[in-house]
Parts: sequence; C-alpha cells; structure tokens
Amino acid sequence: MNQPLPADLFHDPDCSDRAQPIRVGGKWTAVVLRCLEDGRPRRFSELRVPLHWITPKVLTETLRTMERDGFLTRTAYDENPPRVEYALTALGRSLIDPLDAACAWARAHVPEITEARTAYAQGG
Amino acid sequence: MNQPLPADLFHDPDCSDRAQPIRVGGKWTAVVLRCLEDGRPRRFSELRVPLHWITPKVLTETLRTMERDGFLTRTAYDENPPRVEYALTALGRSLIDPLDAACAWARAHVPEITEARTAYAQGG
DNA sequence: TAGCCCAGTACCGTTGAAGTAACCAGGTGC
DNA sequence: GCACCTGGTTACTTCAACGGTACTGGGCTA
Repeated sequence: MNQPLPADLFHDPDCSDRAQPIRVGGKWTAVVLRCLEDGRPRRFSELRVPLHWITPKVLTETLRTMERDGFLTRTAYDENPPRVEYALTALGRSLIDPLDAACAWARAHVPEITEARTAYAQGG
Repeated sequence: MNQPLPADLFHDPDCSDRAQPIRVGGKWTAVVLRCLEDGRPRRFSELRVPLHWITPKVLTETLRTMERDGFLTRTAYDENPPRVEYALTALGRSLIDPLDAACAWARAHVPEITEARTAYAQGG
C-alpha cells in the first residue's frame, strides 16, 4: 500500500448511503468515480483504502460492471508483482456532473428527510 | 377508473430501468414523481395506470416510503367508497430538478453504454 | 342477498446485491 | 523451503427489494 489515499476525502457521506434517494450505479460506483475524478489512474489496492477496505470481491464486481458499461478502463501491466490500473473514460467523467447535482441536492435536503422520518415515526 | 391517465406519458423509459446508472429512490419512485409533478393530487388507483398496473402491495410500499421521507402527503377522506389522495410536497418537487438532470444524462449517454456493453461482451 | 367499489393488508416466493472467509498463481526475498 | 506481494476467484450466506395471489371492510347498488 504505497501512499495510501486520505480515506474520507473521497468518501462523501452524502452520496454513499443506501438510504439516499438518488443513487448513481451500485452502492460503490459513486465513490469509485470520486476516487478517479482527478484523472490519475489508480491501482486495485489503492482503491480499497478510500472505499473503507471493501472486500476484493465487491470491488472487483464494481470495477467489472463499470468497465463493462464503459465508465472506466482497466490496464494490466505484465510486471511482478502484478500491476493493474483503473482510469475513467470520457463517459465516466460525464457522470460527474449529475453526481455533483445529486450530492448538492442531498446536502441541501437530507436534514429535511431526517426530520420527516422522525415526525413520521412519532406521529404514526 | 375515472379518466385514466395516458400511461406512457409519465413513464419515461430512460428513468425506470434498473440497469440505468442513476436512480432516484426505488424502482417506482421516479415514475410516481412524474405522475404528480403537475401538482394535481391523484388517487391510489389513478396512480396504478401509468405505473403499468403495479400491484397494490408494491405501490403501497412505494407511497409509504415517499410519505415517510416527506416527498408526498397522503390525505384520506371519510367517504364511501373510500378516497385517498396523494400529492407532492415542496421537498418532493425539489427532486424534479435532479431527476430531470438524470433523465437528460440518460438520454444523452445510454446509447454509449449499450455500445460499450456489446463491445465488452464480444471482446471478452 | 349478492356483488361491486376503493384502498389497501397478509402471506409467500423469487431475485439480485452485498458481504464473509478461504483460497490461488507466479515471482521475490530470507 | 517458506512466507509475502498483488490482484484477484470461489463458495457460501444474508438481506432488502420486488412481485403474485388472495383476502378484508363498510357502504352502496341491482
């Protein structure tokens, strides 16, 4: 794990919770987008850090799905130990805008939702 | 069923498929938002039409969740036969903007995703 | 008195996403 | 000969979302 990323810098709590009404892809897709949005390719184990030590199986699934949909590229280098790098494509970068919109909405309105849930739970 | 709504007017195929990368709420939340965005309250069975005859159980679940989160109000009238009306709150209306953004993104980029999936399936 | 109307509820099953734990290969260093 | 590195895979389990069928209640109409 050379130079681990500062974990919570990329891990916007407004975008990752299943309870949020707007979701981009699977549970981890938005976080992967945030990790890669600066354009620098990152390695498998580098991605695990900001993703809170997500298990390799789940990360593999997430990355394969995003690769299949054309959101990122996977480049394997024939070295030892093996090195694989993931980077966003143009299509992947195009998701950043609606993701920002969703995050902005969440930041502005999640307190209202919390309030509404509390009132609902009390009022029956 | 007095004056059934024109079904597919509200049922934007770009926003309803589980395969779409941006999702607002559950599978049916976006469609309910579309049904109610003109501001006119609608009845339970009126909502079932544009939702492709969704079963009452699933519609109840969707509406209860949206009510709990403060996206819509439920008003029951003490009449016979019973009448219940659903209408968006201000918070619910505030979701329309990011929903439009998500739909716009989908309309612009879904063909690319389809293409990427085909290429991925063929290229291995 | 039989059935219809509306707005659900009860019960049950299926599906898919997510998570855990264990294991693997090929090469390096001790 | 053994552990360690990276980048995974495999098998198994758990959980929530989604869906179908059947049924309810209270007043109304035929």
